[in-house]
Amino acid sequence: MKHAQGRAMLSQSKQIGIRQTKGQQAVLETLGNCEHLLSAQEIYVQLRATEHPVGLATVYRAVESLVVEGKLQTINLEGQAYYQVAQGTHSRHHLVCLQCKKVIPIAGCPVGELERQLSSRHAFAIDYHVLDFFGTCAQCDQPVSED
Amino acid sequence: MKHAQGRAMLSQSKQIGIRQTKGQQAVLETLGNCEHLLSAQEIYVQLRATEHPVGLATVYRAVESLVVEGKLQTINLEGQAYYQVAQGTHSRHHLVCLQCKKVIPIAGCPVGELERQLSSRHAFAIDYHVLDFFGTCAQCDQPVSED
DNA sequence: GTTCATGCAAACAGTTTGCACAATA
DNA sequence: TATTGTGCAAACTGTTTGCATGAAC
Repeated sequence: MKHAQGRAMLSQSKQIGIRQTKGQQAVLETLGNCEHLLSAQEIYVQLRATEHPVGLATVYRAVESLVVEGKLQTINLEGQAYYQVAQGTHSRHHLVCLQCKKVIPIAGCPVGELERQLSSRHAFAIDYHVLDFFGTCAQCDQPVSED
Repeated sequence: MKHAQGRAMLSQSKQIGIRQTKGQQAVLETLGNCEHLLSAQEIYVQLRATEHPVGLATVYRAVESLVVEGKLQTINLEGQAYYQVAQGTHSRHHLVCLQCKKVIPIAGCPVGELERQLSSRHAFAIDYHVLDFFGTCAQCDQPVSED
């Protein structure tokens, strides 16, 4: 696989010929209407059911551009990429329900100070960090009565 | 892909017929001699050069078992799984050099308290969390004189 | 008319699996 | 000998890419 989810660089050059791509719009809409993570394939399936269906390849291309532009965030879950609309500035942290894939963003960054410490202690130039909590949300944890 | 890196369950049943698998030994040795992350394929390549080469499938199987047994840890880097020997109890956090893939374990867990807070605030049963810092280590950051 | 997004299908790459064989208890 | 690990190759699956086509400037 030649994924490079998260690489920047095109951002500027892409601005030149922007054409309000319908693919990106559709993807953003789909993810906007959804409070949990979606993989590219899931986005594709959802879009197929709408009035403006797009191909899988288009979904992948749209998603890539959107991530580069900072409008989407990627979360890698067990080897597969999931996407969600980026929440503001840095909010890179989440509570992720492993069952329904719902994502609850965590406000702020609780490890900024730690990052600084680590950076200087280990002479390590930290580009970014990943902090996500995985488990089961309240809804999914609900004891099912039909047993 | 049907990866399920990290799932437990086989652990017990596997104990039954254990036979000191040469594959697992080899993989553990390779990772032990290496201070950075290795993907399954990289482990495979390294092992091919030794006196006890093993097949790719075996590497995957060994790695899976070892993760289940808690002897290895998985780190997902841009869609690919990388492995390292597990450092003791919980040390699930790392500084990862994106260039040489070296991993510096971070002592302790700086987000335990946060996890408790989040768990109760959001009524979320947190199973585990991922906290890793990515960047460039001191060595790789060294200005190269030959320019 | 030129440019760029799209769709399709083929190509890729990482991973898993089935099966025959080998090795260990 | 029975059991389980191993190797090989084929199958799978998520992702990328090339190319022809269509839409937007």
